[in-house]
Amino acid sequence: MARAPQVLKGMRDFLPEQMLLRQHVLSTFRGVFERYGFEPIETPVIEYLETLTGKYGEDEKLIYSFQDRGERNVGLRYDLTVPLARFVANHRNDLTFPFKRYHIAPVFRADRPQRGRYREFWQCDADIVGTKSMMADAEVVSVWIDALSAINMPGFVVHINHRKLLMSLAEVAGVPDDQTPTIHRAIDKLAKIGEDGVLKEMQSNGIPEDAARRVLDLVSITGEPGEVFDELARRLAGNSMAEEGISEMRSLFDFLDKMGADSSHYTLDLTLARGLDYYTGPVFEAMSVDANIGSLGGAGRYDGLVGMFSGEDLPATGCSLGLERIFDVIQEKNLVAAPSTVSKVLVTVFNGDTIGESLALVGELRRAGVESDIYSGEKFDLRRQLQYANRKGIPRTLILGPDEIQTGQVIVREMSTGDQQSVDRANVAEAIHSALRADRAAD
RNA sequence: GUGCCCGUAGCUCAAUUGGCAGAGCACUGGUCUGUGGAACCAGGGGUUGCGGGUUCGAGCCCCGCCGGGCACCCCA
Repeated sequence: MARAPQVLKGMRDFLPEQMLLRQHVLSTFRGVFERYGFEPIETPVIEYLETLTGKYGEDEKLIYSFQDRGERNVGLRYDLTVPLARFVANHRNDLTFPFKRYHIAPVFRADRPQRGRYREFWQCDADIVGTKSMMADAEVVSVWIDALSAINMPGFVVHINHRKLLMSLAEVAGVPDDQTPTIHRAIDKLAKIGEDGVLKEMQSNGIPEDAARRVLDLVSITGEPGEVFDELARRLAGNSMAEEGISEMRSLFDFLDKMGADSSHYTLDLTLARGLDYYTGPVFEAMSVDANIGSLGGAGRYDGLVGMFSGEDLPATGCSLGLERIFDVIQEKNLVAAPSTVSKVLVTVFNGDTIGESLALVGELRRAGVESDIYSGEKFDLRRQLQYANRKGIPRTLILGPDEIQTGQVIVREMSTGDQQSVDRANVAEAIHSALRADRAAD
């Protein structure tokens, strides 16, 4: 017994009941993406290693890599964004720009697993390639809000910052370029470790105290986004990097407002830092205060990434949701109801002599479009078959024994109540259809 | 990748200082030969995650590996 092999660290199996819930969530996301005009693509799970390297900074060490037969150096994709950039570079003559695509697929990271952190997990990405307009970024934030709302995610907020603002902070602090990430890492922890903690962290990494305080003062500005931008513009006047960032952020927030995006679901967060090297403009992170599972998704603008593959720069922006974390929250908090089985009805078998009658009935129902199971076990006691339906959550059973066959009837049993009704054999499909219509109307 | 905690039946957990591996639920069969989700009775199921070591003797102590979790790092 204990000999059964395990699955690899950080990877999981899914039972049918879980898959039905996953598929339900995925089709909800697909619906939201398509409502915004995003269209599906797929790319290979494996890429040439050199396609993946040099894009993620420090995280590069988490790429699964190996040699295939033929000794090519290859890697499992780390996200869906870099494959998209490669995809666009390969197919740019066949695409219509701005190109909007969504991509829902597994990605791999050789990270140390933890709650909400897996080595294989699914991402749900929506991106727009080929425009620098903040309209695209607003679309991305908005589609995110709609997707998370559609699955009843509680208390989620999209935090918004801008890479150019982050860069200008480092300029203001007067630290060398290679110290920039240190500052970003420190301020990103503000909510967690407080001002003193941030100051301490910066100083222990060689940032002078007065520079650290200047940075901290800037990111501590609070108020309505418009007021914060005004204040930042005053304090960072003359810094061209900051001015570009502020101006883009103003139009992003303006567009979100005009789109009617729910402002309780997005917020300006000057401390938000995103680690991936390829971000160049607005950056986003979706978090749920109620979920306690870290971020639900990360996103941002990456204007230089496609150019790394094609030579021809194509600006791009997009978002990514982590399905496993969302799925874990949904299960934990019971946010979404999905059926526990695909079957709408179970046809029972009375005994060896009536198998033919039952098979004929189930075939008829299937041709009529009803998801119908037939009990295929070797023992025919009704008890066993009702138990099977009950455990799987199949809502109705059809019973046809010698008496019913004799009189041309079928018994339709409602499993939730135990109510039974005799229906003329000829009308069974229609009776089931109308019962299903009634079920749907009741929802 | 670093540091720490954990691993006993399908699940949740017991097992004095190292001394014959157990319970509840679940499962199978029966009470019940045309009716599930209840009850009662009986039964099956384990080389204690895997491999080594110490010991007269290891579920318990030591080492390695596999898997789970927490804190870092980082991230979805």
